[in-house]
Amino acid sequence: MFSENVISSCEFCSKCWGNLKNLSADELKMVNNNRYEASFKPGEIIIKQGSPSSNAIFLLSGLAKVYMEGYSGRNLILDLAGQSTLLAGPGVNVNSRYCYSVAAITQVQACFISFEVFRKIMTVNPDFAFGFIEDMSNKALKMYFKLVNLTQKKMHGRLAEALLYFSNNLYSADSFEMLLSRQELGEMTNMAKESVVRIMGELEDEKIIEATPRSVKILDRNKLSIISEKG
Amino acid sequence: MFSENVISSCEFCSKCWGNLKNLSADELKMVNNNRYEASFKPGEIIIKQGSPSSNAIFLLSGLAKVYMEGYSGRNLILDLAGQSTLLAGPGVNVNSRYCYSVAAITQVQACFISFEVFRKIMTVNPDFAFGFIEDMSNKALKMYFKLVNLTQKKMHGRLAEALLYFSNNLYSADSFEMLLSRQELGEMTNMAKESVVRIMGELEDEKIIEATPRSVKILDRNKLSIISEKG
DNA sequence: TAAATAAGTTGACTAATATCAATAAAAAAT
DNA sequence: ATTTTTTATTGATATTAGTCAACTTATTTA
Repeated sequence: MFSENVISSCEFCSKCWGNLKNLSADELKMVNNNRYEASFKPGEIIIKQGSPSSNAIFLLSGLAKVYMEGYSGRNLILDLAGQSTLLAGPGVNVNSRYCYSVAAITQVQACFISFEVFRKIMTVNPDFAFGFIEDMSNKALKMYFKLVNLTQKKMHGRLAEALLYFSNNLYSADSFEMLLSRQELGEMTNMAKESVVRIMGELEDEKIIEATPRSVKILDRNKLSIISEKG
Repeated sequence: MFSENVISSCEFCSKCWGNLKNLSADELKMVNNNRYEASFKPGEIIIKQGSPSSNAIFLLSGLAKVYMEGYSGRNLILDLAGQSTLLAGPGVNVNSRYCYSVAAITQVQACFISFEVFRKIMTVNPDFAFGFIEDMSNKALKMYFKLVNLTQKKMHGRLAEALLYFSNNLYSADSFEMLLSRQELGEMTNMAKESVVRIMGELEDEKIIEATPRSVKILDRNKLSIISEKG
């Protein structure tokens, strides 16, 4: 069943992408004419790795996981995306294939905008182009550091880092709902789900966190940071 | 001591960056007026991670390693760069800091071009801007796959992949000079130097390669590919 | 609500990989 | 050519992390 659009026009929407502030009224209208919305239930795939990438996708509400499908069915969660995040990946400018998958974690309302439209606007609007370059650069930078983190830190450090990421970047709170399963937490930190369980238990024993399968409370942020940094 | 410029003018130089083909004569002249050359001996640092990034750097000759300095002095070699590779990293568009280091492996002649000039040209020359976006995208894509490779493959797979990378991408030959030490080969594949030695030995025992510390010959490319893919 | 399914937990075991120490070989410096 | 320094190699051992199996607890479905 088709759902109503949640957003009536890009003109009044603040959920999409900061870079749209660089567009003229006409350009914004053009974007608005080339977009459509869709909603996704938890677990549903929004972007499938390897499929043709003709759209830029933004979440208007909800949370999704960005992940790569690796070897023998093993996934690597790269990021959790909410509002204001451009989802498309470098593939759009190389081989027109999405290089990662995106799946809804909560109920998601998403906006699809033809990437061709963005590309057209970039040729005449350098500020918009730079906004895109900056966006790409930020993501690339995060990838560089992720690479070092995942290859050089040990499990405790990686898990501590993930918990701090939730607390600092996603919820801005010491207590938060844990929307990822232990399996997914493992896919995010490159470890087996059993190892996640064990180390969560250790962190609880040491009174650094309080955790249930669906919630986390950080008790000793300081110690957690030290674990995260020492790897 | 200052060295003579090896290249008299960008106009006739094919060693720098494919994307310069999108520049007008005037733009190329501007680039030429804002560049300088320097030469480096093996081991010398060309770019230092964390330092201010005001230049795009290209190698006119020689080979360099691009690497991140991680935790407790441990490095991760991201790439080997020769001619025609833009060296600057995503930092130039985010925080004006290089996010990786680059060091000469062989004798290197390098050309430094103010990134500000590139940025200026991008505002008026969309083809050049797209060339840059494409370059960034290609590199980002490689990083995505590197992330999966390094996290999901086991040592044999990672080392086999590195050897194939040398053979296919760097030398286009079955036999080649190994310019990296065992230590560096480990930094490239995220393993201890001792493990590199051991697995090289195994690959020799199985008649898949022939190796000395300074040379490699691939005997059974097929088997090596299988090892590389099965991880 | 009961049954079925999925997710979380635990312990025992195995595999992968790093570390350390000793030595050998190669390369660089004198 | 000899010494010094760096790099490579090897074996023994320790650490880290994954796998498997059993079981418990949630969650979903009928």
